[in-house]
Amino acid sequence: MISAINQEIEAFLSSVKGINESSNQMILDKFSTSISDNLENGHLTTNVCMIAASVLKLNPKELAKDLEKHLKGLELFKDVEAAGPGFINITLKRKDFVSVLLKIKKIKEKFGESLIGHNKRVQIEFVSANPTGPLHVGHGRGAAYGDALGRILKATGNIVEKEYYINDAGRQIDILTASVILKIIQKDINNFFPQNAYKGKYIELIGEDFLAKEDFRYDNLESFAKNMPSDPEEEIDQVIKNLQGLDEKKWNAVKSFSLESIIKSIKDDLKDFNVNFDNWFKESSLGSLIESSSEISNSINKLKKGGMAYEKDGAIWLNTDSSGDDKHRVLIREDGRATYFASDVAYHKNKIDRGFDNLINVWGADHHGYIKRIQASIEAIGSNKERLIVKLVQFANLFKDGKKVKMSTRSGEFFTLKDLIKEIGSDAARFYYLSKQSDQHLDFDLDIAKSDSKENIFYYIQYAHARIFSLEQKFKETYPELDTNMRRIEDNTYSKCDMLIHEIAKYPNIVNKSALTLQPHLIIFYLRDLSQLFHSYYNDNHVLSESEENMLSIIFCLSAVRQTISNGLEILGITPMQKM
RNA sequence: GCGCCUGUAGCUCAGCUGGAUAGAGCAACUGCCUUCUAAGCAGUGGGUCAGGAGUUCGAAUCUCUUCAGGCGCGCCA
Repeated sequence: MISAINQEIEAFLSSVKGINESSNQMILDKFSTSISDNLENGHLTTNVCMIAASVLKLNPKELAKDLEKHLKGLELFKDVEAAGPGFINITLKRKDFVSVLLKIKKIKEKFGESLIGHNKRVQIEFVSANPTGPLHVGHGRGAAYGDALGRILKATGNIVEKEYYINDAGRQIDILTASVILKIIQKDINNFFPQNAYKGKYIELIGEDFLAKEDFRYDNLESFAKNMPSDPEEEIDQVIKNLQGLDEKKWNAVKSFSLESIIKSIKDDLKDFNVNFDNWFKESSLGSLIESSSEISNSINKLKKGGMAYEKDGAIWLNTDSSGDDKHRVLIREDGRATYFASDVAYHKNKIDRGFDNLINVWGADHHGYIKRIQASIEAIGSNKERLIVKLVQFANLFKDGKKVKMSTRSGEFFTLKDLIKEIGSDAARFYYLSKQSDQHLDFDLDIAKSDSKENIFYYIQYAHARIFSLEQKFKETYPELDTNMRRIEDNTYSKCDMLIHEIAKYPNIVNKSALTLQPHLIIFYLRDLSQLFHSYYNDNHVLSESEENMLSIIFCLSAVRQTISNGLEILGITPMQKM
């Protein structure tokens, strides 16, 4: 319907005097015809006259009068009215207005889906937490956001691949390995434990699991902790070196065991959180600098060949000018080891080579200084930095009993994602993570998430869904022989549901907007508004005591409302409740 | 110092590719359960959209600036 109206508007515009091709195009690009906010403004609204007036320096109200006349003459609509500062409000014929109900009845869970993505291949990389410990609540936000984004983009016609990048190479993993070993041998070394080692309880548990599997013993540990450097960084490096020297085979065994154990726990946590990845990409698969044909060597060679990487002060640097980064960045250190950045450059080259149209990286907000150098690396390997979209997810503060929950990674004591799921459930957790724009700080209040008041929007929406579901069940039990229909709504002898119909018609636009702006929270606020309209209706109308004909139509409409709420929750990865 | 995010009702937040009277919930106060789920509904009060300037027919929305808060600025990852 909207596209038909826009065609008429286009025809109208060409008849406006003083218009030329460029101004015409400018207007067409900027105006919109949409479902009106409010039924008082008709079913559909367009702002084209105000846009045209500003481009053409005309009076918007007069233009609106002309367009009103034009549209009225078509007899396509029940009513057309110029209103306010120059809006055109259109009231549809009854049949057109209620047609959304038929559509939902027909396509069910596909209502809201679209093709605006044009089959673009989009890769979303998210979470990608270092496998050195359990996921905490900060990771949870990235997980909920990335996964919801994936679902939304998929529903809007993109081909989506979700990926987790596992940083399984480098120093962090060595520290992890050392931490586990030190816990295993703690009795023999007088409980020596460096400040910078990982401290959580999970470290001990991994050690115990390893011992259950195979024997572990070193000889001559008496002097192990003697003469350690006082600098914490140097100390942990020394510990790693010593342990590797004691028995390299054992070191490697503990290393791979610890890694696998943590990766498994991360996968389990994410699975419990209803987050699924299509691909788990290991940093180690990029190879090392020693192998001349590894991906990491190849990408650095390519950069050198292109003149974007160069040697200075004994290190290899990347020229990052193309993205306006503050300074050039080191790829290979003076001592010959690759930086984390070098791996990341190779990883992004790998992604580009896989042929995605767009890459979306979901990163913690603390990584924002990193964006420009990665963009520069993408340009440097000969691609276009616009292909990479980085979405920063700001921190989430957790509040419990009215107080902020302290997060301390250092001590190993933090609120994990697992704890959160245990506390409020996966669905509620996802919901609250998504309830605010991702690039803004989130105060996550556990007390509200568990409360049974209207303040708890999660249950408010679920309650609407459950109430309709229960109504449908009661109706089926009481009148098993009857089929619902929309006769009374279509002939306008029952119009109390109109607000609901008008609201659900907005849903596909909400999903599209959410996909275009990468903002899942729009769907949450929409669902709240829809639920509010439903609860209000439900309170004023006792459905099952209506006349049979009315009831058939009401249930028909409410089923569409339930379907819409269900679709909105599902697209966010949340399971709708059938009873509460 | 530089960069990014933020500042809207007492509190938590929507609204931001400029558009109709700035919206919800909580908190405060009033009502509504012998009927389909009261985890609900209806109502009242509450605003210098941080301050200032600019662009515009029109600014919470765009630009500049001041103030306030958060985060980041390694040959760490």
